[in-house]
Amino acid sequence: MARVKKELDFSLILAALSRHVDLNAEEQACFCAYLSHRSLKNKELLQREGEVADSTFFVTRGCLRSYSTDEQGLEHVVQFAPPGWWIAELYSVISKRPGTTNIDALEASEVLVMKRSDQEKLFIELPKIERYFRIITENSLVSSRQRIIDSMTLSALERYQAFCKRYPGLIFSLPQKQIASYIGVTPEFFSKMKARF
Amino acid sequence: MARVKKELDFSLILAALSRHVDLNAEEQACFCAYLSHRSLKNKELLQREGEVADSTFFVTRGCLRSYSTDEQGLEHVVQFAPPGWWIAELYSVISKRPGTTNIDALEASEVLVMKRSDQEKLFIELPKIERYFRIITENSLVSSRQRIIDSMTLSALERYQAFCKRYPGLIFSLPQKQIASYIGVTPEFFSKMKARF
DNA sequence: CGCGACGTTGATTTGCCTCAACGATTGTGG
DNA sequence: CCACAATCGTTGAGGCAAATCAACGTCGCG
Repeated sequence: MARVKKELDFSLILAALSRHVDLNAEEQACFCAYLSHRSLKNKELLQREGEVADSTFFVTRGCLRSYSTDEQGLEHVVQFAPPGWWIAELYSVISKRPGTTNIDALEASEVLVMKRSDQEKLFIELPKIERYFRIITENSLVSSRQRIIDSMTLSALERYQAFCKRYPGLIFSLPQKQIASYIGVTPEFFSKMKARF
Repeated sequence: MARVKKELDFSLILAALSRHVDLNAEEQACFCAYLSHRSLKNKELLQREGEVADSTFFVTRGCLRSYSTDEQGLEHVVQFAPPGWWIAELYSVISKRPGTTNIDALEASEVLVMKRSDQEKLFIELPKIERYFRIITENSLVSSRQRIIDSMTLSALERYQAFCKRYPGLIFSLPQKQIASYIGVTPEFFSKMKARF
């Protein structure tokens, strides 16, 4: 069977862009020209701790996560990225130094890849793209700060409830272990907590 | 004694800008024209939970903090802002909804005030300003994510050491209570922890 | 001076972790 | 298609880091 290069599906990413900036057809084409595509198998690693990251990823299918590993080998989930979400090792992308977190696929997934060097060209060529990223970065910062507050003020059960609100739909498709890791408890405690309702 | 309008001192904020973007004298003047000034007494509240915030603040003297209050009335510090730092109730500024955190002064302080509506005008007039805020927002997001990781992987003592690295200089000028609140422990435990070295 | 905020110390409690054992489910190679 | 391993979720016993509550000394300040 001949290998046929598929048309990339930009509909999801263009819809995401249009929520914050208006691009005409030409600008959309310009933006998409910088994207490439990558398929990931379940558990496939997209970014390994210690390596320099040069790309940001937009998930179109499946689900990714970023996580850090502590000195005991335990994993701690920083972010989940279902379709329509961006994910990156931003520290490494910005600083061009080795990253401290990993990104992998929790199931078979597909992503669009934007290299930082291309992103920076786009920032100059199309200021609306810089605006788009400025806005979604602001929104991410708000979420991230809220999670810090939650970790200081909420019990494990309340953090679980907050998780259910932030990622509705993920609750049933993710292993409990991953959810436990995100809210910052052990799988054992998470299980007992659920049993107590 | 006659009240004399002081010349505002923009040197600190222009230095901060120049670390990320190059502005000529005219652009600098354009940027500064949108800034106003405000002096704060010790403990003065700049942003109250429940009110809609419309401005972002750049600290030129003193020290501010943002914090949230839980249902038991305990305060949890989200951020400290010594001179040279920006601080805002970003959630409220972006969404134009009532904020969930407070901002106040930990000592007599001075800030430059940038209204969101003016900031948005600047984003259009001077794309370099949008670039500047895009960059510092990215950096804030990286710091914020690192703090989440720290809260999940580090002990209280290690978080204190991380704090000392992030805010060197603040260690000696802040009440212990504030530091304890930032790293997420009670003042009592913080005191015992230090005693154990 | 006297009050209130701060820091310290001790006794006790608690939320969550660790370790271990054991079914249930998944997936994979023969 | 089955056998077996690996991963996942559950449950229990015991332990520890940090919270809570309370008492007390100190300092800065109105």
